[in-house]
Amino acid sequence: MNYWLVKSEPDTYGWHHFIAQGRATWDGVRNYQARNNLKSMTIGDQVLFYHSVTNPAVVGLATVVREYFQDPTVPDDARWVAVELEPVMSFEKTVTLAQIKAEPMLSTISLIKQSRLSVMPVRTDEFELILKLGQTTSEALSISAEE
DNA sequence: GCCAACGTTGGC
DNA sequence: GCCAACGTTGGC
Repeated sequence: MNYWLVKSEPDTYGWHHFIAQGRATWDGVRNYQARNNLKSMTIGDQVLFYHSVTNPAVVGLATVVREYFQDPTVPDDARWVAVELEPVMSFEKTVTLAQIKAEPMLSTISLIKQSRLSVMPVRTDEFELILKLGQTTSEALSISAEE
């Protein structure tokens, strides 16, 4: 089980779009480091969904339902890949970037260290703390995952 | 809207 | 291979 964080601008593709759609092809990544992270995702990995630019915050939890494949938006360019994600649950409270920056235990998170990376790994302790800050309990998580 | 950070491109 | 120019991301 790996933990990740993906960014999306809510004005372009927000959490509510994702919920409404029920599944998303995570394509359009054009950065090698982010691409490598997509390639490392395995089915069942947990993915924090982060809104960038407008009210920056972690807003929900998703999971990987299809491992990497050719990015369908550039079928002739084998460099780029996509994965498919499904929403698991919305946070009770969004966890803002300001909160994350204010939390000493999160001072080394890639979100802060590499502010421009759009797909990044998250450590287990970081993941658990962010879930806690979102008032998202592991019990609620397992119930949600079973539904 | 501005600007810092940083990845990419292209000239040499 | 170096580095200046340029484009993009994303916080504020």
